[in-house]
Amino acid sequence: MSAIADVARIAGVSKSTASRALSGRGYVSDATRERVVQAATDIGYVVSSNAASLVTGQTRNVGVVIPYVNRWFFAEVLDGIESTLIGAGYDLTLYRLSSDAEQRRRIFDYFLVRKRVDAVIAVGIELTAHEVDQLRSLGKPIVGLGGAIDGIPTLNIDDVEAARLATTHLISLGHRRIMHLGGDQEEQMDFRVHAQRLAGFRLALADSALERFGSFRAVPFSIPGGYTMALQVLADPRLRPTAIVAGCDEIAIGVIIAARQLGIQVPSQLSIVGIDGHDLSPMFGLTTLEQFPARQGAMAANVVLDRLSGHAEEPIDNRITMPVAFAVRTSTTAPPADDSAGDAVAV
Amino acid sequence: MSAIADVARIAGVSKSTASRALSGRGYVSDATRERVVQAATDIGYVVSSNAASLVTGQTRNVGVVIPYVNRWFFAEVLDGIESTLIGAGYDLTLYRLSSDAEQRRRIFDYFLVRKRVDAVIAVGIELTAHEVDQLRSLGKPIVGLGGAIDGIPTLNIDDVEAARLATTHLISLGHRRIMHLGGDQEEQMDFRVHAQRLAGFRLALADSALERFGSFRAVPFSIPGGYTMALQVLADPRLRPTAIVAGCDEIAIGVIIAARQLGIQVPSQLSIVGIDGHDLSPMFGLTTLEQFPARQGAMAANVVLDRLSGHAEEPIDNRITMPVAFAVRTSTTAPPADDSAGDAVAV
DNA sequence: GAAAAATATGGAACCGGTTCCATATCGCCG
DNA sequence: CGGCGATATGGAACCGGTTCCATATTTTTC
Repeated sequence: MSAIADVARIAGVSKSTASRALSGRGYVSDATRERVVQAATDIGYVVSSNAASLVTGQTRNVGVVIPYVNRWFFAEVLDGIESTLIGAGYDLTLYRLSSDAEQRRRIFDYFLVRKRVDAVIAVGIELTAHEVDQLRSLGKPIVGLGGAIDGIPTLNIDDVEAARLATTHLISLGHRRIMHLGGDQEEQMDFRVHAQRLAGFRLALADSALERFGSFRAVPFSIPGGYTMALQVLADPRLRPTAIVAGCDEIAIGVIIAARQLGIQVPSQLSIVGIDGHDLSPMFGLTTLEQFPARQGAMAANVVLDRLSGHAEEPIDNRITMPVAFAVRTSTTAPPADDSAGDAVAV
Repeated sequence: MSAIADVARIAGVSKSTASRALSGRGYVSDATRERVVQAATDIGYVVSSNAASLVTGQTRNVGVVIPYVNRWFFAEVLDGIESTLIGAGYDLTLYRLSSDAEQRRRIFDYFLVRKRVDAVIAVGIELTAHEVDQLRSLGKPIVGLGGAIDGIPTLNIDDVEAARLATTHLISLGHRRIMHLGGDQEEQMDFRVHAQRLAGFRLALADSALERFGSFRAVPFSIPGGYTMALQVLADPRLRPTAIVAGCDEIAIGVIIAARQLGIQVPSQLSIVGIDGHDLSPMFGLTTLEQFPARQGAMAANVVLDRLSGHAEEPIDNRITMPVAFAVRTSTTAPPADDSAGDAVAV
């Protein structure tokens, strides 16, 4: 409807002056600017971002590709990204990438490249070299979150170390028969989170020469996943460990619920440690290694914004390791005195 | 870089013919189309959606305003919307609307109106008349989800009826001392979900002339919210009801966890019914009135797409009531035989 | 006080497509 | 076989801004 030409006419200036007055770049006298702004307000003028983007080549829009929006970690990350972007005047276009390869290709070829976004944040998605090249050749900053991607800056926690720390905590309390309920290797995300946490678990055991006391069960990365497996594992005295390292807090919470149901005291009869710092963890007194996904999202957004503002020159390949915090609550303590470190399934 | 002009040159045709060949509208001979498409593929041409939008006035982008992304209901809705839009070739731009009035105004004035979106889906947000007018005057379809907004199509479940049904279920099982743990009226969303569910609860009691046996406590709409309050309420024999109607499944789950902790048998000593159909509800055997937020999101997206394709003429003001389903599980049964319907705090 | 620099403004080109209009060719009908 | 409608294509205008360049005015500098 109303174009900048209308504003210019009403204010009695040229299009170019009106543009300068409204966008704030270039010389405009105060008096003129005032008249233009007034005219714009009067007729309810808003710039067409399409027209602006067409000539500037910038959309002030960041694409976020993410595998889930309805899982705690990803929802938190998304929240953090959104807040940061909106604060900087950027829009966020959401692409929930399913595992369908065809759909994934379409999103890349058809949506992302379409000059609709200035940059891309890939959350929990391992981009292929081709995908990275595609974006890079368009000069669009890319940042990965949740794991390493070759050739682009990525942020993530050290999952191996996290699991190692959690496990070491139990070992230092005196536990030996420790079980890891972690994610199924088959079902894991692009980034090898499940594998890495399992590796950290094994590493800790190896450090204390306790490999033969450790065991591992694969479960879905959810509360019901932990719950269901725990009902089986805890009910069987031969299988029952004195402590469990959960692959994530959801699993840990499921275990706690199952333990309570089975009448097993936590932590006196069973210690449980989680990884993540889920919202529900404090309520269950869960000792856990907290990461802060919302902050990670905000940080990823900030890295992207830095790149976009041209401040940071792209150092091709840098990894930022995000901090974690160990929250010791009431789900872990020393093992029962009568524990005799019986036979356990070897890892 | 490579514009349609390049494609045209390589294919040996004019810009206009190239445009017709690629966009599929207007006459182009098969042979020519083939050459153009080949040329486009060769040089990796993708249309500039900005340029296209500028002239067509369509962005193939839908804005979603939503108060949270990290809460179950909203995350599910978002998921449903996203799947549907991407399937139809539309982008989704996410605006997480905080309660900050200033930020909200900015998002409307600055982002949404900026000709960046073809339509808006407002989830759990009550748009003001001014906001509706703004969008409407731009000819952009708007659809609300989660409650009624004057003048635009909205989808939502009948929250009064949902709570009434849940409560009636308990009454028909023989319960009289029924407590409602619902959302705080002060803290509720724009749509009066909390108030409506409370109203439905009272309606059911009134239907059976049981008002004086009912009671109400306000809690945060979360698992810890239900848990914390339940610990207080259930511990006090004078307060303890024989059944609880939770304002949402999260609260109900919190109550179940608290009850187990206090050694109160569910359902034999305490029946609990929820509203929502949360992912975790089956695991807790929670009887609940299920709604299906992902489907609601998909439906909202479809309504918007219909409007955009021009099929459905805008009938100004229609409300679509979404279906719910009563999932009876193991958290509800008849009250203990010895219940003497003691004095309860009146509603 | 003249030259240089900074400020202010307008005109026109341009971003990369789509679409209207004009022109040309072709097939088919009476 | 003249004429009409369908098909095919090119030229040019246009969408709504931004920005380069030229010109004019003011301010600063020596």
